Amino acid sequence: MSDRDGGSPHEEFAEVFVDFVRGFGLLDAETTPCGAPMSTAEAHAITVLRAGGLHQGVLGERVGLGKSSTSRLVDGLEQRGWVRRVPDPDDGRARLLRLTDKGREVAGGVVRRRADRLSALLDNVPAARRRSVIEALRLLTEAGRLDAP
Amino acid sequence: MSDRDGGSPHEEFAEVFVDFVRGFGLLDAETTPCGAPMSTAEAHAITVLRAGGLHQGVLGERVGLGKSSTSRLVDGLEQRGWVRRVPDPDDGRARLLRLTDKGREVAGGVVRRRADRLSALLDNVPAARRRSVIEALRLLTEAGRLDAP
DNA sequence: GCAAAGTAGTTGCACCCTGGAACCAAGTAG
DNA sequence: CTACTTGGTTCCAGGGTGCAACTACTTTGC
Repeated sequence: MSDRDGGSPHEEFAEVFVDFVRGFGLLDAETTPCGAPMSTAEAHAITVLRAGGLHQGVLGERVGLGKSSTSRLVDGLEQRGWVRRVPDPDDGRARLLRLTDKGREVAGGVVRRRADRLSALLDNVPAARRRSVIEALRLLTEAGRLDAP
Repeated sequence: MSDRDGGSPHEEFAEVFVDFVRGFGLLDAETTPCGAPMSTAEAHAITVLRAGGLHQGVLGERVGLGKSSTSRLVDGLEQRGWVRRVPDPDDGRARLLRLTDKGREVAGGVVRRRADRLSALLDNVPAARRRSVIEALRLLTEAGRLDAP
């Protein structure tokens, strides 16, 4: 599965994919989380929390952290007044996480900045091609789901 | 530039883009650098070095590290026998970095694994759409270059 | 009921990676 | 020759992570 001939689409794809990821700075994404002073994990966390109250363990799973790291992550968010730990009425061990108003505002800012950046990116694609670019990304996302479900 | 109406292409693009990045695991890329035991920075470094001898500072720039971190990074690569620091004949201060045979082999493995994964991804895209997906990524890469050149 | 086993979360510890500052060696400008 | 710049290294501090041990609570089984 790994020896492919010269200009195969697969080789071309790998090349352009890597170019894209590097060019867009996805590898050093840590550098610009987006405006407010926070780590990528924190930014990821508050945007996940926008959806609604979650158990801490679930949040950790979504963000890709162990439970100790998640605990400390939430400590930080709580200290900044962005999130509250509410006791779960159904389970005395668990804590439900809820964004405060301020936290919701900060999370909104992160999402908005990201959308702005992506809008600017899309604006640089010729208008006639934009739908096809979106469709291609959708196909790729779908293809990724087939691979590791 | 940030208030867009309902189902605009920009909103759709942001959504599918984020889905793609998350789904493909680009954010937690640290987890699977690719086979051999190394950090993403190290993997990035040895693949960059495949091209040819570089000054340490240039490598750091490419990988996105400061000079102290780069120095330690190269220490590690050297200790594992993947790279040699050769004195630059034209500048007594500088060191040229050259991959050893073993290092070239390791770097090749990283590139090959990545290509394999991307091949698998592309294989999951309907054959008729593959060229258009590649073209779309090319357009996006180009669009990114226009933004931050 | 009640003890045993499992689960949610916290804390202590060690480790890795990073940047900034101080430093050394070598090139460059006057 | 002296001052300044530049490539790298080392020292130090800080952030982020996981693992293991621990607490508090819930669930299971007898």
